[in-house]
Amino acid sequence: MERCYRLQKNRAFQYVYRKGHSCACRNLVLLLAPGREKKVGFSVSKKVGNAVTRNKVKRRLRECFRPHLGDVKNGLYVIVARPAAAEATFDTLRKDVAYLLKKQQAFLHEQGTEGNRAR
RNA sequence: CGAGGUGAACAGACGAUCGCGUGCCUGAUGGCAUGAGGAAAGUCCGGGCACCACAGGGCAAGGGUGCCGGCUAACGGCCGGUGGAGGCGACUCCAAGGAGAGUGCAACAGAAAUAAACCGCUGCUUUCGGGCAGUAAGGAUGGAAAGGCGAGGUAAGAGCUCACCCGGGAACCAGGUAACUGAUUCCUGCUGUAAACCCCACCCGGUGCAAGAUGCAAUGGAGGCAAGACGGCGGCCCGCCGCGUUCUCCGCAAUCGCUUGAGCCGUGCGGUAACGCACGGCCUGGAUAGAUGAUCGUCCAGUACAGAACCCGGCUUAUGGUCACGCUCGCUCC
RNA sequence: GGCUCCGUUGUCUAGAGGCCUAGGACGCGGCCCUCUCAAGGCUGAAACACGGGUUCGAAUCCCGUCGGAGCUG
Repeated sequence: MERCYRLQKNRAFQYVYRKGHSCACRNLVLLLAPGREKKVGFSVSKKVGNAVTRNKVKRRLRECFRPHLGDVKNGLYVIVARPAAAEATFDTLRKDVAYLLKKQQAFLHEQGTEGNRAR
């Protein structure tokens, strides 16, 4: 995922936490705030595990979100990993991300199935 | 075969597809190269580097280290020895100066804790209850009770005397660079604790890359100070300097710092070793919400602990299986 | 990333080498009182973060782990 799609500043994260609308499942929390640009941030706290585990969860989440990057509408997305995400497999996380995005009605077209889109 | 001891290297490999950071090339799509660790960790030490302070000096405080020699940029690290402790052994561990400079403390128990008379023993005396004197051989306590044992000696005893043993100190001799070891003579019998204060020897300015530098915007805002005050000086003193063109504090983002370094590999030489020297070769992360993931295939089918954030040298802690030993002990067989 | 500090019953704490078999308050359990509850009285359980070392003796002193706070852009 390229740099221009990433949510970077701490102030931007605070904005999403304050203004954003959230929904959650067992492993993840997704916050969405309206914005002109399309940016995604990932937040993995120390409760999830040590540095290796946190990095691994973050990379998997980034890989899970990547196929949906062209499908979703503009806005500021923040995905928070809950402690159970450390134990989850990649397949589980991918399904969770798709479920949460659908729940937030973030998709431009009503397709919801991953993998049949071009970048 | 079992139980140990010491040491060493490795940290899954290769090949596809998509994706990420950096560098180079390209007009561009893109292409090529490269991309976490032995502990990157804890932040326990030592440095480099940067800024601040510093004419210079003295005193004091605080902190650290502590057998000897060597290595190192330096170290509280490493190597080799000495001494002590543990183990049948291979071997391992040790903050290991000074208690004869001084002060403090040693609860409880015990008569008594650095100083001695509770019981006992002996002598004298007695109003027969005891009192006085001598005595550390015996008694129970305690971590520790005034060296141990034997003989002489005595009223009873006692290093009071003697022989042997144990410990300490001094002198001298031999070996060793030294710590120290061994021998002789003389003196002596002194509790422990310095990870209690302390003494001795040596070392230490402070802050830390969020250090700091550059450029852009702004040329700002707030406050102190008209004096024997304020600042440098963040402990004190001497001394020196500055002082109205003065002093202190306060902004956002970017770039640099940012990776070639006490570097790594190989060979040879010196040294018991740590290590050093010479020659040849190599370039090997630099992110800034923070780069290594996903799906497969093959192979010992099984990957533990774990993620750089300025950089090095150590220590400590976490952890997987493997190998070597002309290392040890035990059992069995030939 | 850097720096500083702290770990004692369920909670807040006292302690500063031996008085500690660790004290106090709130809380908890049991009994008494009451028609019942509260209050009150009696009583009980419950802790030195962990591992080594110094010392005759460690919650205390030293070292190392683990955990938790705070400051700093």
